[in-house]
Amino acid sequence: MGDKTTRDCIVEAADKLFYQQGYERTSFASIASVVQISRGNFYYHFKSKDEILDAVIETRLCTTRRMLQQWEVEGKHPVDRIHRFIQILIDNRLKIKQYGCPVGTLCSELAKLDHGSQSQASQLFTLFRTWLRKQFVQLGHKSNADILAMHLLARSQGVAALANALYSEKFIKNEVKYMRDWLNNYV
Amino acid sequence: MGDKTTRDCIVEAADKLFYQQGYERTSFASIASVVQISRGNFYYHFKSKDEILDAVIETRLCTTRRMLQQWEVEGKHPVDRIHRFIQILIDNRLKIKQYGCPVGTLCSELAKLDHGSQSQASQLFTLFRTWLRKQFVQLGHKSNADILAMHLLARSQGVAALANALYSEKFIKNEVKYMRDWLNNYV
DNA sequence: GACGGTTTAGGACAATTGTCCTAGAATCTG
DNA sequence: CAGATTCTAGGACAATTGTCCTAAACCGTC
Repeated sequence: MGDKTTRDCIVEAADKLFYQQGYERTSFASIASVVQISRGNFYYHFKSKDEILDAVIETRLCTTRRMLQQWEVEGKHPVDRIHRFIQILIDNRLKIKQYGCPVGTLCSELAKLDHGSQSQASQLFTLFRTWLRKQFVQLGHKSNADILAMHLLARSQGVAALANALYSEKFIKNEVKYMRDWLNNYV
Repeated sequence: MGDKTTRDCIVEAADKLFYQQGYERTSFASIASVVQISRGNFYYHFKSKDEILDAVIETRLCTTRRMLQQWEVEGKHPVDRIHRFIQILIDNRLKIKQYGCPVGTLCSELAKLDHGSQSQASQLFTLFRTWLRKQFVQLGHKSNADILAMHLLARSQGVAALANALYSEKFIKNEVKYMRDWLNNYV
C-alpha cells in the first residue's frame, strides 16, 4: 500500500470498483477485501457510503482538472488540444469497451438512483465542456463555441456507450477517425 | 389491469421500473407493489429475477421490431425513414433527460454487472443498426452503410447520455437539428 | 355440488446490505 | 515509561434481498 493513508486507499479502491461494477453494486465488503481492512473500520474514515462516493467524485474532479491543465500546456495550438481530447478514446479503449466511460456511466447510474450527488458528478462533464469551449473560442468560434463543445462531448459519449454495448474496439477507431476529420474540416 | 394476464402485468411493470430505476435497483417488492400481487406469487410465473429480465428484453425486442417495420411502411423515402429515427429523440425527450436511453442504460448496467443477458440486450442495438444500414444501402452508400448506421446510432446515444447527465432538453433539440443537417447534406 | 388443475397469498429462509458500538492495538506526546 | 490520541478489528443490529414452501382461493368441468 506504500505510504498512502488508509483513507486514500479506500477512495482509490472505491474509485476503481465504482467504475468497474457500478456504485450500488459495490459493497463495503468488496472494498474492504481490496483494501484489506475490516468492514467496521470504514466508519472511522467516512460517515456513510455516500460520503465515499463524494470523496471519489472529488478525486476525479481534481484528477480531471489537472489533466486538462496539462493538456493546455502540452498542446501548442487549440486544434492540437482538442485532438488530445479525442485521443483519450484511443488511449482508454480497452477499459471503455469493457466498462464504458467512467463519467457517463456514473452519471447515468446516479440519475436512475435519483442520488443526491448527481449534480456533483455531472460537474465532471462541465469540466470538459468548459475546457473544450475555451479551445473553440480560441479558434474564433465565439458564438457557437459551447454548441461545438457539447457536440464533441456527445460524440465521445456515444462512442463509449456503443463500444461498450457491442464490445467493439474497431468501432472506436472508426469513429475517432471520423471525429478527427470533422475537427480538421471545421477549423 | 384490464384483461391482461398477470404475467403480462409483471413484465410491463418490470419494463418500466427497470428503465426508471435500473435492473438491480428494482426489487421484487417494488414490482409487486405496482402489480398488486404478493411477492411469493412471482415464482409461479418466473423462476428467477433474471427470467423477468429476459422477458422484458424479449418484449422490447418485439416492440422495436414492430416499430421499425412500421417506419418502413410510413416513410416513403429512405431519408424520411432515417429522419423518423432521429425524431425519437424529440418524441421521448422528457423521459430521455430523466432516465436516459432505455437501450443504452440497460446495456451499460448489464455490462457492469457482467450479466448473462448482456448479449441479448445489445441485440436491441443491432436491430437499429441493421435497419439503419438498410436505409443507407438504399441511398446508394453500399460500402460504408454500416459505418454510417453506427455513426448515427452513436450520435443519438451520446445525445441521450449527455441530456440525461445535464438534464437538458434544449441540448437535445440543438443536436437533433445538427443531425438533420448532417443527414440532408450527406445524401 | 364435488372435483382437479391453475393461480394466488403470505410467511419462512439464509444471505447480504449499510450502519453502529465497543474494546483493544498502535502511535504519538510529554 | 505513562498517558492521551488516533486508528483498527470484529461482532451486533435491523432491514432488505432473492428464493422457496405450503395452504388456501379460484375456476371451469362433470
